[in-house]
Amino acid sequence: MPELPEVETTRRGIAPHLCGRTVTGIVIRERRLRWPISPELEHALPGGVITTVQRRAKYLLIATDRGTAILHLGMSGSLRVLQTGTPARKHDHVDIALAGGTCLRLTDPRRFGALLWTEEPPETHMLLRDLGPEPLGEALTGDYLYAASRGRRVPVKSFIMDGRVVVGVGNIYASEALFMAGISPKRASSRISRDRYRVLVATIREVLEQAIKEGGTTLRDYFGSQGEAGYFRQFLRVYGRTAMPCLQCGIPIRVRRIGQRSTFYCPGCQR
DNA sequence: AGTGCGGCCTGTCCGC
DNA sequence: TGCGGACAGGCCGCAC
Repeated sequence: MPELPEVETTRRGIAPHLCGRTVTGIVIRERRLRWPISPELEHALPGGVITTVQRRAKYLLIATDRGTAILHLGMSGSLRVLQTGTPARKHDHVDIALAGGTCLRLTDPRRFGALLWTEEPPETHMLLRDLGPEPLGEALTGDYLYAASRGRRVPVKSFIMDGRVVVGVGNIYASEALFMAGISPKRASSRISRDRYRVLVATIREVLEQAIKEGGTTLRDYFGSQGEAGYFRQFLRVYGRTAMPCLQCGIPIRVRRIGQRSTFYCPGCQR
């Protein structure tokens, strides 16, 4: 479920409830996420004081005075801040109890998410080490994408969804940004001009920023840290609009699979 | 080295 | 109403 805007919305929702708090305990009901939750995390976290809640790509980094929890929501994960003792339901895998009577609860039906522990700087962790620039940071420019795409034959949609190229552009927002830029998702990465990559960077930023402003996209079961829905769905231009008229030209929106993922585009507006 | 695919899981929806 | 199959917002790890 969560793409970058959903993860950022979650981060902003939980950070004020976590920062400065002492972890008083942890309850693990299901250890088998994408990787098993380590006993180290279980032992190290209680007693720690949370200092910051940051995001790198779609990973949430919950830093304490003794190490960092690296959390990924996968396809179906979500976090809620609740009163301690709120009854757990199916798929409520982890509770991190905090001083003051609240807890952070991780729910993840498909268990594609992850909760890892590191005592090294998190950016050196295997999962984070080779990640590309943040889409909303200064390092992502049209010139950078142009340079990175030389010799790449993959479709541009797969290219911008490759975390080593740029992070945080998931399946929904890749379709949206390419539509806004007028670029066909099938086009080979190496066959796009510098100028068009500059436009693409602008539309990637625009769509992600707007989605964050609207609290993310709720398709099925995404809800924020207080249980609220995201409102970006109503702004989607092509995603999920198969056979509906293009908002710009009226031609029916098409769907096809690119790199195993459903891809929505307008055959008239995107070249 | 770059590319494409299988796999991890559960839930939902659609057609029969 | 039940059942099988396809599909779902991510991403690692492997084979070619």
